[in-house]
Formats: sequence, structure tokens, C-alpha cells
Amino acid sequence: MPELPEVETIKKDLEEKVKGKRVKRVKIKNEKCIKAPSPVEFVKRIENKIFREIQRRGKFLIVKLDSLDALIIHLKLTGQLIYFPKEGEELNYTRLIFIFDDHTQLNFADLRGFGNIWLLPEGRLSTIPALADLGPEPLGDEFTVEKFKKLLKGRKGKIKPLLMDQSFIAGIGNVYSQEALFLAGIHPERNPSKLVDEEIEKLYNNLRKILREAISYRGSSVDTYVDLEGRKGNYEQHLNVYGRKGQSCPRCGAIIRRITISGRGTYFCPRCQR
DNA sequence: CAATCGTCCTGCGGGC
DNA sequence: TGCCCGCAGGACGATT
Repeated sequence: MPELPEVETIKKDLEEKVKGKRVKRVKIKNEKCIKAPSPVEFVKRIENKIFREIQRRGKFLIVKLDSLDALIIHLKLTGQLIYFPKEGEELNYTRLIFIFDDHTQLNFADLRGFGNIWLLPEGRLSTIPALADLGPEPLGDEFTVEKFKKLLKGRKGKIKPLLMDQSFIAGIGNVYSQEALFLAGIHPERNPSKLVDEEIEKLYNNLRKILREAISYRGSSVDTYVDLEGRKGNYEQHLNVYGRKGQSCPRCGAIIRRITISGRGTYFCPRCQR
């Protein structure tokens, strides 16, 4: 389940491996992942174009071509981008293959098939609602603790689903929301508007810290996530609560609990997190 | 209006 | 032992 650190790792890998390369051919193995335009036009508008620039916004990857178009990729739960140094290789569940001029290739594979790809004119990226409504980048300079306090003010519901709300903050998913709350000692069901300044500061600092750390470890492979070379991330073993139901809390030794919040599994320490 | 629920999909784990 | 049901999850659309 790629979240911000995993998508950022893939973004850096793409910059290293395929940036500046010209697409010789696009092979479509399963056209369901292509949201726009039609498969025929998708191929026509990508072939012979250069992957000019790679960006990340939230969990979206944006590949700007040397035309007026950009390729937008969302991996959702099980999407993978895998680079092969030579043509002809293929993974299970491959949906798309980009073959470059130098005979290297990029596979888009997706076990569960929730991942999406769009090709849109650069000026029309906001026609993807989830991209247009994205909240601030949590690691961005403009995302200050004061801004975080303002955003939390008056919000209803529970803090954990709010952290996962992409229109609230971009890029946080089920794993890092829980980990940040653990480090901050905040119960995932707390009312966001009732967090005191000290708690907000702790959450802000730990959220940014864990995202930076996870990036430095090339992400966590809690599901099928792998990097461009098919390697797993190294941050999994540093996760404190995710998937650790019944194990003891690394901080206080209490038994980690699992509850469901908004239909999503949520792990926390009932003693440390209040 | 805002929060919650069902949906898509497939591998795998729990339970009998 | 082996099979099958149900769970898991990001984001959208429907519902309450």
C-alpha cells in the first residue's frame, strides 16, 4: 500500500532510471487501468515522446512528457512500477509496458487492479477530482505547525480518518497515520478540534519525522510495495504498531489493540495513546 | 452538510 | 488436511 514515502521512493527511482528517455512503444495488456483517453489515443500520444520530468503530489505520480501532455499514475493498493534493463520481460498482472528507445522498459503491474493511469494535457490535471482537491504536502515548507493547528480547528469526527483524508493532508494512508498517532501518544479516535496545542505540535513533529525516516529507508513493504527494481522497502521493521495486534507496545509493554475506524483496521497502544 | 458505507479486486489467513 | 468464506484497503459515489 504505497503512501507518500513509497511514492516518493518510486519518484526518485524514476528520475534515475527513465527520466529523459524516449518511449518507443506502449503495450497495453489490460486497458481497464487507463482512465483517459481511449487506449488507442493513449498509445498514440505517448509513443515517441520523452519522459521529461517526474513529480509527486500526495500519492500521485506525474510524468510530464515533451508534449503538452502529462501521465498521471495512482498505484492505489497494489500498483507497481518495475524497471527492466532489457525488453521483453514481464511480470504477472502487468497492465501496461512502456518500452524506451534504449530497449529498457517500465512495467505497470497491479494485482488487485485498483490503480489508475490518465494522460491529460498539463493544464487539465485538475479534471481529476482527487488531484484537484488535494490538501497540503506534509513535508512542504508551507505546511507549518500553525497551519496544521488552523486546519484541525473545528474539524469533527476522528483524528485518524482525518489524517487519511487526502483533501486534508496529501499522501498519508492507513499505515503512517497510525504510526504518527502512536509516536504522538494520541488515541486514533480523538476529536481533532479537542487536541491541545502541545498534542498538535507532537503530532506535527512526529508525522514529519516518520515520513522523512520512511523515505530514507525507501518505504515500508506492508503489502505488495516494491521499488522500481522490485526491491522491498526497509522501514517495515521500524513500524511500532501497524499489524502488531497482540504484541507488546515497544514503549510501555501493554498489548497492542486493533479496532476498526471508518471500516479500516487501526492498531494502537491503549496505554500510551490517550 | 458531513460522516459513513458499499464498491472495485484477488491473495491469503482463519476456522472448521 | 483441505477447502471456503471473509477480510484487507484508496478513493469514489451513494446514502443517511
